[in-house]
Amino acid sequence: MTRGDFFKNVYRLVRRVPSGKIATYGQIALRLRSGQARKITPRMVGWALHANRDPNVPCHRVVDRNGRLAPNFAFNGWREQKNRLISEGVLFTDEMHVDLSKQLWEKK
DNA sequence: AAAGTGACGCATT
DNA sequence: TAATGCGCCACTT
Repeated sequence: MTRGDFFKNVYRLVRRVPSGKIATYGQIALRLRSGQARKITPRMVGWALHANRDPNVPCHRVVDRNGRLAPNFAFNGWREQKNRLISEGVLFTDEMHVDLSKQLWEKK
């Protein structure tokens, strides 16, 4: 139940975030919590994504609850993350913050 | 086996 | 408004 399953679930969910949309760690955590006995915390989601290296998982579309980008995104830092988002048409309200109000991913 | 760590989030100070 | 504290739980050492 633990081990790879947790990561796998996170990845599967993140893979469903469409280009141009943004999801938050808390959002992912809440979704995974359904049906799970254990409380999935946003912290672990971030952790899982940090560990991820699979290019199929659009981890750059996941930010914290304020829309702030991850300070240590992979090798190139948050700059890389920002570049990817911009190329997908994501709007920023600040150097390090995306506009969550209109681009937040909502899957019912 | 125990303690430390972490792409967070919320309450409190 | 900013800073600090604490819970959360899987993983590493």
